[in-house]
Amino acid sequence: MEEKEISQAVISRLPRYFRYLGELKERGIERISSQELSDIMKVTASQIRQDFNNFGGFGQQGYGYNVEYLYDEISKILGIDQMHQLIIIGVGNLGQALTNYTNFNRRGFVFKGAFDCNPELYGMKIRGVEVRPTEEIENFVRTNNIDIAVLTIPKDQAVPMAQRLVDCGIKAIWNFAHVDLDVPENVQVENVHLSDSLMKLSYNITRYEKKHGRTGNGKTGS
Amino acid sequence: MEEKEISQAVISRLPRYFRYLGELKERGIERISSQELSDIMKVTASQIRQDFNNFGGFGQQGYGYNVEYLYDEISKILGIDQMHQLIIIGVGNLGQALTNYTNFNRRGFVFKGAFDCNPELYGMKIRGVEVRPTEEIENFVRTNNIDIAVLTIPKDQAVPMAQRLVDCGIKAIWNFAHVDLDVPENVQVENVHLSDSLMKLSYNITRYEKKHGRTGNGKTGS
DNA sequence: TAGATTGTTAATCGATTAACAATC
DNA sequence: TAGATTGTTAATCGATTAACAATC
Repeated sequence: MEEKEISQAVISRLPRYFRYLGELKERGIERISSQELSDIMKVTASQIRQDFNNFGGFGQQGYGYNVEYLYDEISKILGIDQMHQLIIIGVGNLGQALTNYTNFNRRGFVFKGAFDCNPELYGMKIRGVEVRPTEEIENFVRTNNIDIAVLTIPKDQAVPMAQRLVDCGIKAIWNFAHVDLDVPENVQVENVHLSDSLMKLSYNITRYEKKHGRTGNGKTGS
Repeated sequence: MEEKEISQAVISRLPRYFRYLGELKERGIERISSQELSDIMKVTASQIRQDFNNFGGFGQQGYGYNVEYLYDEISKILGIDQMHQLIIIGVGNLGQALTNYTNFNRRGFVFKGAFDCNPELYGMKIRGVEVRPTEEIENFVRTNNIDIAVLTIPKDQAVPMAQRLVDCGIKAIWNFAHVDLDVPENVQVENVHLSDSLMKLSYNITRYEKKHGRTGNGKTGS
C-alpha cells in the first residue's frame, strides 16, 4: 500500500525507453546492457539503471536486460497493456487530425465518440465515429466507460467542459486547450500546449543568434 | 559575450508567465506582486522572482511588477516580438490542422509554404498557401528566408528530411515525427511527441487506480 | 518616513552521476 | 572460476525554496 512515489521526470523518460526498446525488438536484438543503451540514447547508463530500478530489477548481473521482457514490463508500467476508451470533444481541424491518427489505436487507445456544439457537424463520420452534440457527453461517458476525454475546444469553453467531465466521472483529460484546468486529484490531466512549445523554439532560435551573431539564413544583408 | 546560460526549466515556464500576464493585461490590471502572481499561478513567489531575475530586474521594490512592461519584456526574451517564417512539411491531417491554426499567426509565426510528396495534393490551397512538391523545399527555404520547418511526416521520412533542412540552412525544426532528430547545435529542435504524452497520461491513470483501488467509471462490476 | 516588495544570497531539497559490492 | 554488468549506496550537481538586506 505504501508505494513510493515515482517522480514525473522518470515517467517522462519511460515512453522514450519504450520507443527505443520497440525498435531494438523489431531489429531482432535480444539483450542489451545499460551501457549499450546509453550509447544509443545518449543518456547515462547510470540514469538508465536508476530509472528501471524504480520499478524493480528487470536486468541480470553479467547479462544486461532482455529487450522483449523489458519492453513488456515498461508497457505494463505505462498501462498501455490495457485498452483505453477515448472521446474527442471539439471536432475542428486538430480534433479531426487526432481522431484520424491511427497510431494511437495501435497502442490500445480507442476512439469511441466525437462531440461538437456545431449542429452542422452532427452525424458526420470520422473513421467510423459519428459526431454528436455535446449535450450527450455525460450519458455517453457513463454508458461507454470512457477513460479519457481529448479536449480540442477553445480555451473559454474548456474550463466549464472540464468541470462537466469531472462530474460525470472521467478518469483523465488530454488537454489541447490553451488554459490550465483545475480538477480534483482523481482526474489526471496532461497538457499539450502547442503554442508554448513553439515559443520555446522561438526562444532557442533567438538565444542562439544572440550568442553567435545573426548569421541567419542566406541573404540577411538585403 | 559571456551570457550565462539559462536552464531549460526556466525557459519552459516563460510561456506560462506570458499567458497569465496577457490575461491580466486584458483585464486591465496594471501591476502585480510576485505574491499575487504566486497565488494565481500556483508556483512559489520565490521561483517567480528567481525566474525573472535570470533576465535582469523587471520589478521595483515596494511596488511589484508592471504587467504590461513585464509582458513585453517576456515577449522579447521569447523572441516573439520578431516575425518567424514557417513551412509545413507533410500535409496530412495534422499538418493541415497546424496550418489552419490561426493563433500562431497572431504571435508572429507566419506560414509561408506547405510541402508534400503526394502529387495529388500539389496546387491545393490551405489558407492561401499552396502545396508544393518536396523537391522544391531547398530552394524555397533559401529564397523566402524560412526560419522554422514543421515536420509532420512519418518517422522514417523525418530523419533524411531533417538532414536536407539542415543542409539548406534552416534555423529550427518543430518535430511532430515520433523519432529523435540528430542535428548540429546551430539548428534548434523542439519535439512534440503526442504518443509520449498520451502514454504519460496512461501511466498516471494506472498509478492512481493502483493506489486507490479500481473505482473506475461507473459499472466496473458488469 | 514607514511599509511593501523586490533582488539576491544562503539553505534545502531532489535529481543525476559516480562508484563499487553483489551476483549472474 | 573470471568477466561482465547489474542493483544500490554515496557523492555531486542543479534547481527550488527560504530568508533578509536593499530600496522604492
